[in-house]
Amino acid sequence: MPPENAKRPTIYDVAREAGVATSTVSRALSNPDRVNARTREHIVAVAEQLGYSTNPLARALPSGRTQTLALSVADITNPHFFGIIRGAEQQARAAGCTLIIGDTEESPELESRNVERLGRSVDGFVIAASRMTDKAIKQLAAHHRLTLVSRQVGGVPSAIVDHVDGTRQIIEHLASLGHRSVVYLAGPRRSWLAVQRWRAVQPVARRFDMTAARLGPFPPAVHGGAAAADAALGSGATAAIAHNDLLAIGMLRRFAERGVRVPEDISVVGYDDIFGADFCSPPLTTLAGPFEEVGRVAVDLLLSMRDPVRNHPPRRDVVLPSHLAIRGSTGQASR
Amino acid sequence: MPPENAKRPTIYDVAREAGVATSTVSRALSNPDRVNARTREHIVAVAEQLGYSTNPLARALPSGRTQTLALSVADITNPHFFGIIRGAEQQARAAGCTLIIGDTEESPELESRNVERLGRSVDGFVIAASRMTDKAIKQLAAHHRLTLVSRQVGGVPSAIVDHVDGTRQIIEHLASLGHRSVVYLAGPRRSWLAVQRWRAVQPVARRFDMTAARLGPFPPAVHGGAAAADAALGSGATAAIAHNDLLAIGMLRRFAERGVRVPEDISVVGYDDIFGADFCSPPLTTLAGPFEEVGRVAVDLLLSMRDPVRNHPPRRDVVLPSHLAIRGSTGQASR
DNA sequence: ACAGTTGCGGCAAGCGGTTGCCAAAAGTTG
DNA sequence: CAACTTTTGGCAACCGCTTGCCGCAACTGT
Repeated sequence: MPPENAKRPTIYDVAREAGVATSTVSRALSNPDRVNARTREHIVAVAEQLGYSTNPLARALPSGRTQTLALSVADITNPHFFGIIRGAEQQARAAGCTLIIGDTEESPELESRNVERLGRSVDGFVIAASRMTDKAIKQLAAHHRLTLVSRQVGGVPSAIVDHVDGTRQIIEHLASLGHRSVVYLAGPRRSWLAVQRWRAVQPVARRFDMTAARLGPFPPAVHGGAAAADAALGSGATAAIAHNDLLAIGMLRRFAERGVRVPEDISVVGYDDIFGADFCSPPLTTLAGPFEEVGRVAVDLLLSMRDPVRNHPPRRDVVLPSHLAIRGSTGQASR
Repeated sequence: MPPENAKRPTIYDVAREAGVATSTVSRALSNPDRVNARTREHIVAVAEQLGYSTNPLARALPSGRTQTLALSVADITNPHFFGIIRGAEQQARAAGCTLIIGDTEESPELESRNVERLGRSVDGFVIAASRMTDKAIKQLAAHHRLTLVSRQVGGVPSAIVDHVDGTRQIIEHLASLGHRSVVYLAGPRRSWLAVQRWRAVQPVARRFDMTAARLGPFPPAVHGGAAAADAALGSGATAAIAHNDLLAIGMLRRFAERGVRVPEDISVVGYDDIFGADFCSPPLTTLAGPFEEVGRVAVDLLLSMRDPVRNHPPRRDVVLPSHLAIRGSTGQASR
């Protein structure tokens, strides 16, 4: 018989056995200061002896606290999210919470539907790389506890890696290698990062007297790299900045196929420093960031919304530093 | 105000508005055949108009069904599990369930504790690459709905990729390239797969008149590759079979560092065909399998335990075919 | 037309906790 | 030692939904 057989003891059993009221048991277990130390110890002992453990569902119903957090990512197959997931999982566990992970497959509809569906069963949401509009996010945030990863929307707490400064680092790096023309291979139209990055590229490029062009959007996955690579080549630029490492790696493969040498013929840079970026060939120069930390911070932010700490105003819009991991895919400008 | 403001309508509101009893509303929504079509439609209409949605917690408490499944993986940072996670997530969603993912960090204790903790809030568990002992698994399975991935334990439904046949494919491939000595770099002692694979290596190697040695265990991660590579080299074998791709990739890196040419000096094979295996250098020959499908099947098995379908005895111990992805890391035997 | 089914809706008792309110007990104070 | 404040434990009303059981009304068959 796979399913439960013996009825698990309830708070009633413990109360009876300990000779106290259920309310006292409840308090002894979840609000220790509310009950005399002696009584509490007795109750705890009885509970242990009976093998009692509180039923989270039953607890959640009247209290509203589920000790569960939800994390939704735009594409669970993108290794980039690994770090974020891991960090979030760690922090959630440290806070005694369970983490639910949802893949929203780049769809804003799935994203909001997911929130609606889970709204009543979790204490809050972390949405990573949301594809929703600012307006939709604000609206959701009005009804649910919500923090963002890799996205900033006025009023909603968020954790991101500094991609503006990161983009500066990329351009400076390319400039220092003599590049005068760069092309940005854009990610999904709905990606906030895609927009921000391109915005960051322009002024810095101008400052270094570089021409910058944008192409795309391309699917931010390895398979999007072929088209991106061809487009980059067609643009005549000597350096290509891909929306993310997946796309960059796809481009590297396409270049290899076409006999284009990297970095001799063209330099390639990505974002995220995902698993594999350091052992593809050539190893990819990419913007790295503390993504586990981002995941942790996002969960922290969420928890601090739930448990407003005394005179400890929650930080909002945390920006973590990024740094360029310089590898083999960038080199001196060609012509 | 981030948290909920307006009280969401309950089944009572709907009942009042529709002029029926709450029980009727409940049935209309979750047990449609039990109520007259006309009434049902009316109730559904009222519910919709009121913006009602059922509270999953409240539903779960009396019914015991949470519509939630848990998946625990031994190491969430191993890309191998991506496919499994994805497949499981898909299938769970298709069945209207939510998936909880837990990382058990290679620890059998964390694994069982996780099950205990979530036991009451979940309809069942999929445990991938369990590190628990057979006995512990059986015991857990006696009290919880449980299916296994990449592990077989008598009586517990499971989904695995055929690694025995896969191992045969690997050895045959190496034999056909003239290798006469092979070394197996073992994974964690508690890994069932590690044991099974080595068991599979021996007879096949013997059949091809090859010598086979086992070294290890090594941590099944990239960083474990250095020691594994050195050990493999020390063994004098011309071909190395790594416990998994992570280890294999780590080995490739170490070989590159030491100036050992792959496959000229030594051939390397991995298991899993993870993200990156095809673009490391040289691209890794590895045993590929339908891991998304494995995830889906594991969830299916779980669901069929929950909802015993009429005369449809649940399949148990599903074995999916594997195939060797032959790439650049294997070649003619050296000496 | 009458007894026997069947279909459909309602009643009410849970599911296993939490928590506001209250009273008894214990501790303080002058 | 009386009057007052603080602890501490109990009572009971929920939280929002499910479900076994009951009874009424509408069918069925003869």
